[in-house]
Amino acid sequence: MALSPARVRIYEVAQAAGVSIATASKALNDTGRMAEETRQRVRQVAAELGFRPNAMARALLSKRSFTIGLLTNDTYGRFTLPLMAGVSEALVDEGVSVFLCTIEDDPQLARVHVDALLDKQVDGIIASGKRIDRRLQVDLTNLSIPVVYAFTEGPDDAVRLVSDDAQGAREAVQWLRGLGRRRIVHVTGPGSFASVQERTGAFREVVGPDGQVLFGNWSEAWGHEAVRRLWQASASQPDAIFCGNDQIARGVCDALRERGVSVPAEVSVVGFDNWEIVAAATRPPLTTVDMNLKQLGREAGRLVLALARGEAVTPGLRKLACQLVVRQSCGGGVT
Amino acid sequence: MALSPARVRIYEVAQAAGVSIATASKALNDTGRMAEETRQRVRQVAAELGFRPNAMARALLSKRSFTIGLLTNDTYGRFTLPLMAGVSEALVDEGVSVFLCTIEDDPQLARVHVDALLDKQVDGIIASGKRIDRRLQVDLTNLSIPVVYAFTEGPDDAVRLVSDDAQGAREAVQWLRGLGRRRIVHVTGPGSFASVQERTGAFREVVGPDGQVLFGNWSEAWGHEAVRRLWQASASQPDAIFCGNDQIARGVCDALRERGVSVPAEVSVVGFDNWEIVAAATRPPLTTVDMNLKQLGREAGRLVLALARGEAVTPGLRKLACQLVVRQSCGGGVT
DNA sequence: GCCACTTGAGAAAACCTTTTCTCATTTTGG
DNA sequence: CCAAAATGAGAAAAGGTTTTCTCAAGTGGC
Repeated sequence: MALSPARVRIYEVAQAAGVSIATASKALNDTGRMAEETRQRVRQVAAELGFRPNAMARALLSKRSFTIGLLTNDTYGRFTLPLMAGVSEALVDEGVSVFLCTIEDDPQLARVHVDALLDKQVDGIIASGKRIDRRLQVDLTNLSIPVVYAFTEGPDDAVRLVSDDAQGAREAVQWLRGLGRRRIVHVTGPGSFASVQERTGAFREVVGPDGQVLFGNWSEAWGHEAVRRLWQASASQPDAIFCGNDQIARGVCDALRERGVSVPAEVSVVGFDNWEIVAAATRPPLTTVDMNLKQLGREAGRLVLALARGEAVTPGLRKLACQLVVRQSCGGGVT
Repeated sequence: MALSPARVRIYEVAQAAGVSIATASKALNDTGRMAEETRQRVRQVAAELGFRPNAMARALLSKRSFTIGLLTNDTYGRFTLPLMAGVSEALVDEGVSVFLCTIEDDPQLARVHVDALLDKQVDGIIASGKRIDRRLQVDLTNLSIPVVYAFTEGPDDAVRLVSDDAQGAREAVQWLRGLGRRRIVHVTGPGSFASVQERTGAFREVVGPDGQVLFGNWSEAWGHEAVRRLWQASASQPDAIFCGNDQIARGVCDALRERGVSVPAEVSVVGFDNWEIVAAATRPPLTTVDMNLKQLGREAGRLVLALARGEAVTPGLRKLACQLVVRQSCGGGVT
């Protein structure tokens, strides 16, 4: 019903309820002392008038703006959006809104954005990115407001949140072994990525130290190429391929189909990321590891809020479990 | 260099510069009257002290928060993120930050978000979405702050921004004709989408009123299916396929390759959206129509800012041109 | 030498809310 | 019945900035 006229201030509420501003404020915030009847009456009146406290005035006084910043260099939003959804979900009930700042890899721009956030007195910052082992191109230490690093590298003594790549990889490979696959190959991205190392480590942990790993880049094309190499080699061909991401997995599936190799009958394929748009469109739809980014976001939101409130949070790295999403590229699964 | 200690207020700047608070404020905002020397001195001092005005105090007074809200129901961010990048780019220089609110299609949640934005005194709202002909599930009329609708439906008398689907489609089809293609078919999404109607209209405008159009859904699978139907029919096969989006186009390319039909030698394929992740990974990489969403975002940012400043903006629908991005799925192009 | 005008700068109000005192009244305990 | 404590509510300050007045000093014209 609220039309566009001037907002009602607490002054009007106080007047209408026949109390002072101070009493009105206390009634609405559930603080101070007063007769229960008074408190209810003020609330009643406030509700009728559609009173909404001015966030600026409140922030000015309380030093809390009910606002946080989410910083990311993930232009495409592949990782950031699910994260953001989680953050938002965790905070909306507390009345906290989120500034999203995409800073690409431009330190200048990053500075500008961070300064703008500080000017606006955000209660905290969540730093995020597209790569778990790289830092944002901006210094967030000594900021006077809490910072949580989610899905990006940060200082050792900071609160950091990442997905548990090793655990995810382990689940995937164990799933393949559970299906009876024994000649499992791992086709993944550049060895320079920490997540590649983690996943590779977990892979070898399950299949044995000389499990075959092919490093390349993150593209579908590399998936094709890897299959070409594997099937060209004289050695026995794999019966399962664990891929470093869904794009590689898609390339692998396409390449296998083109060779007349049946997925999943002859070869099982597992991806990583559960990027719906890729995983679901692959033929057959990919069984893949989901990093639970939304959950990660929720957690990051929760933590930054706790810090903003002054609660103690033990610093250090927190790893959140991944989850295998079973579709059809492995066989098995739902019967 | 700024450590975490208490922020420097304008009071300190005034003291250090040996002037009053009022003078300091005027010097920094380039208003009021004073000796040029004084103005410079104050600025110098402010810079040295690293003074940054408290945005809350400023907002409280000026009724402007240098903050806007971006509302979207595009969970995946396919359209919203490029838009957001543009908005942000247009506004960051003005010191304006953007609250991103993803509201799925839940009216309740939408209300909560909008209320939160209003509480925070955003200077304006940009409404966006994943579909140009659907409204967000929340009423944004009578808001007392300006609203710009970008890539979503809005009231007739509102400021609205969309991509020019017809023009984009025309460019694509004319490009195909320029390459000598004469048997062009249009494979697109559900006829219930306004953009489908627009693009179909433009297609027929160029190729003639009985140009063949196949309606389906937006998936790769539908691209496959469409090719099956086309090549199964006894009539002469097309020498070009204009697709309603990149996913369909990818399905089409894959299906053609599987049939041994060469793209682009025998058949040219054009997509729509320029969704890098799909368009670039297709074999061959897709020539496709880019909706210039970033540009659209820049424009939306510019407009909402102008409105917030109280400048007059003529309401109504603005269509922004699309642009054909030439890759390899048509032949022609860069030689 | 006087008046009108310009220039430079400061005092104080305003923005809206929260919070700390303070104070009057009522209740309790002895 | 009196002192002490508890209760209910308001006055006023605080938060950091912008803006509108106001005022004193300087300038120029006649």
